[in-house]
Amino acid sequence: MKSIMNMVMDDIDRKIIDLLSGDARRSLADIGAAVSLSPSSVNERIKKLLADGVIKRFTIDIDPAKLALPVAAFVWIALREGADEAAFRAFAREDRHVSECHHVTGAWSYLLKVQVADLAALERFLATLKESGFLARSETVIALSTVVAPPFRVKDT
Amino acid sequence: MKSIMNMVMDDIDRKIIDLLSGDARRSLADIGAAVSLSPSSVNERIKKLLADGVIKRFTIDIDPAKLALPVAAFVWIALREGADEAAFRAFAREDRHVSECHHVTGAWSYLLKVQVADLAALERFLATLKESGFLARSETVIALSTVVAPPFRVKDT
DNA sequence: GCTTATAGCCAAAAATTTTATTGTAATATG
DNA sequence: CATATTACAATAAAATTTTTGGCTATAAGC
Repeated sequence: MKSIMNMVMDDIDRKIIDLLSGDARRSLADIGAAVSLSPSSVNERIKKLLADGVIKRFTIDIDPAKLALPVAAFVWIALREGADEAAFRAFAREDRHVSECHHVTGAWSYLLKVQVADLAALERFLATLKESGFLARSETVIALSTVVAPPFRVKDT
Repeated sequence: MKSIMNMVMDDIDRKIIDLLSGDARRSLADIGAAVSLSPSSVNERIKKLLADGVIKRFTIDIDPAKLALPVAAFVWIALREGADEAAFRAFAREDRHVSECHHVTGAWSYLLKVQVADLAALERFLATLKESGFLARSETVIALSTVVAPPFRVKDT
């Protein structure tokens, strides 16, 4: 028996990931033709990539502007002395405006990316954040335009 | 005749988007059951959402760490006086490490997010960036851990 | 007001795709 | 050397997607 699962990825797996990244609805036969494998084998590989967590999920990439969330902003956060960091993280995970939250090096402790309807909504979000009592200080930077956008998807409910 | 296409989205469309965000492989019948529509109608709505650009693509969400890209960093950029901004944007679009690039308000002009294999790769990326001659100054912040991650997918080639 | 066009929906048929089953060959394990 | 295990593939079965045609309600044109 083996203690940990065999998790070696090869070039075919990488190619499959490339293809699915571009269009996750390609058929197994299509992908198979591109990587010289039968549909069954491609299916097995995709299942394995899912089981191993390499592919986290099949999803859609949405245009946030078309979903009435055209404004992206980055918020630097310095947590207040003795703030409940776990609670802050839970807040970030649950608030639907927060599309990213990173614990970072440097002068600030966290960096949030938020996606909102307009500046009024951004202001309300910042007010909520301040009222929540986690912050010592914060600084907000607005994205005027986006040259390279990450995929966007609505948060799970 | 109408000059622009009818592009009104209703609650059913939003619900479909929610469902597909969570799992883009749900069947039309499944989704139909959830929104009280026939599979055909769901299909027609998804087609329309694609045609209207609300759904940009069907894709997969990958774990960058499992793809050997465990390090995320943010790079603030101040462009050099008279730098070719279009060329800089083209660079950001084409470089495979750059997962986000935003033109931003505040003291810096651009914010990049990069996803790399390790600190050595980050250093090489920053060297490339400096050699490219766009920059006046830059500042790099590393993500120690990520609480809320955006979907990640490999860049088109 | 009447006719015509359009949008949204649905059922059913047709086409395609996915999934499950089974078998084989190659590789690794004890 | 015998035995698992892994990767692959062909086939059949099941499920899904796509297409077709038709229906109704609303909007637009005359």
